[in-house]
Amino acid sequence: MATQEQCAVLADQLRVVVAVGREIGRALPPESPPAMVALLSALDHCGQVRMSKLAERLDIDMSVVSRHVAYAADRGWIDRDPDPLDKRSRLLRLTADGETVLRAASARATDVLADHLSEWPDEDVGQLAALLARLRLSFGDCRPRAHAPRRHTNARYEG
Amino acid sequence: MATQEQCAVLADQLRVVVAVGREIGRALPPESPPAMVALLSALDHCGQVRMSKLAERLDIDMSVVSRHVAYAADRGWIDRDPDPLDKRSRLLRLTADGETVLRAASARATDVLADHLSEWPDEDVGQLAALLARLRLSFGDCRPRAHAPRRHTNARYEG
DNA sequence: TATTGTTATACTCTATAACTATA
DNA sequence: TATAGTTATAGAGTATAACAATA
Repeated sequence: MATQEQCAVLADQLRVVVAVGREIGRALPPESPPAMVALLSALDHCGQVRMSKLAERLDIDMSVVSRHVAYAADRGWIDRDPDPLDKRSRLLRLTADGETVLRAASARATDVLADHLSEWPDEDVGQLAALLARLRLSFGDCRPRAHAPRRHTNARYEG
Repeated sequence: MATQEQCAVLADQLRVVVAVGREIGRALPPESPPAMVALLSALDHCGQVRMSKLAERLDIDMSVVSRHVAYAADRGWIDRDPDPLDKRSRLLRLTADGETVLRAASARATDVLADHLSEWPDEDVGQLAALLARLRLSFGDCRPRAHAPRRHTNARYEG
């Protein structure tokens, strides 16, 4: 079992790695920023899903996903077919155009990563990917979360 | 050397792991949101630094760091002593109060992580932390970046 | 009544540009 | 002339709350 100390170190590393994510994000095409790529990628993995499922998978509030999906649908990257079993819901699916956009963005991200990881041995890259996948599963397992009462944040970085 | 395919998979995993970061961020105290904790943590590691160095380490524009630093300094979490060698600059340092705030926030983050990683063997947690540290180094090596001409993004998720 | 999804609004975080002061 | 830092403004991303339509 992981010690408290180890978890503290890991938390620290995770904080620092967001910078890597930002760096990769800067290389993405303007039309498909990080959040959009995450959306399309999730859809690519899911096949056909409803909003609520997608929001759960992305760990983002459905209201946010709703807006992003609308943006993508407007551009023909996502199809929204009516759900025959529930008229409130629509089934989302990545279109061919959406796949093209996703692939282009993924290529950019991959390039940045490959650029910086040129010295890494194969097995280390594979191991990191595997561990991250497991990390994600460890967090995904407990979802859907009990939707605990959310706090109101109030930090304002202003003069 | 890492293959293109491996990098693509890793890029995918990194995208997904930001959700874990968000989840951890939600557990932080309102007074010290994720960006603030990252700032204090960086300062804790650096000792005494100037703004430009801190911004470089966080991989965030100095204008942003400036505002966050002002927020923290207003609350007594950071000292800003004049740099005797350069009157334009000030040397930043975490105060005792800042350390307290950082520790409280870190404890929350650690708890969330420990909660989800209870089943993980020691060595895997350590290995993940080590690989993330190395990933960060692989990206940090190339900084300070040549400050390439930044594009203007233009995606607007609006109706 | 409860749930799915949308919209309005506000807050966090980041970047660009214009500026001040010093080097 | 160049660099360190600040401030003003705007753009991305997310959350809360109020709402519509359906279950």
